Amino acid sequence: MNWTDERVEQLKKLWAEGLSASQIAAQLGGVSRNAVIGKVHRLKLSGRGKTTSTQTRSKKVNTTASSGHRSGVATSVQMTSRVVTKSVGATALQQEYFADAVTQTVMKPSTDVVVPISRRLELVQLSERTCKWPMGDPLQPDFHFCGNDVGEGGPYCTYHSRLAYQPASDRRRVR
DNA sequence: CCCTGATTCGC
DNA sequence: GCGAATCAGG
Repeated sequence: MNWTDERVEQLKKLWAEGLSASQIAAQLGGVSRNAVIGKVHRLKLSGRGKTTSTQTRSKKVNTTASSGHRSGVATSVQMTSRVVTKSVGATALQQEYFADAVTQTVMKPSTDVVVPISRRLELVQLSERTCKWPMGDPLQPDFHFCGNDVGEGGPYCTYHSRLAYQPASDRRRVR
């Protein structure tokens, strides 16, 4: 695979949005993260503005869910995440993660659930240490995997190992 | 161990 | 120019 104008353009865009080299590589397909980094350097766009150090591990966020008035449904959820808190595009991404978390809470209302936020990994980014819980509908373009740390070496993280998978289409309106 | 970007250097 | 291997680091 070679660097067509199209691919270079997408590389620039994704890099500017703050995605990591491996994420970009997975999205472009056909290239390794090294290839991406190499290209980034050759294009001389390494300095990504103010790239806050990545790898924010276990960042806690307290949020009040505005939905789910019904009894039993937790209205306050503490979420744990390894999600990166970078500059620009990251804010929007975090909101997406939150949306996922809320959906999960609704589908399985229980008190004081610690909801892991999706790292939105592509299939090729999964390893033995990443949660393989599918997020979204497999038929949709934004389908991805949880990607958080797996608990006791299982295929899913501690949260998802307690759930049974259902396609997103069946998950909707549990209320 | 997981991951990150940076650099080198043979191709 | 390309990218695998390697390095340094969180």
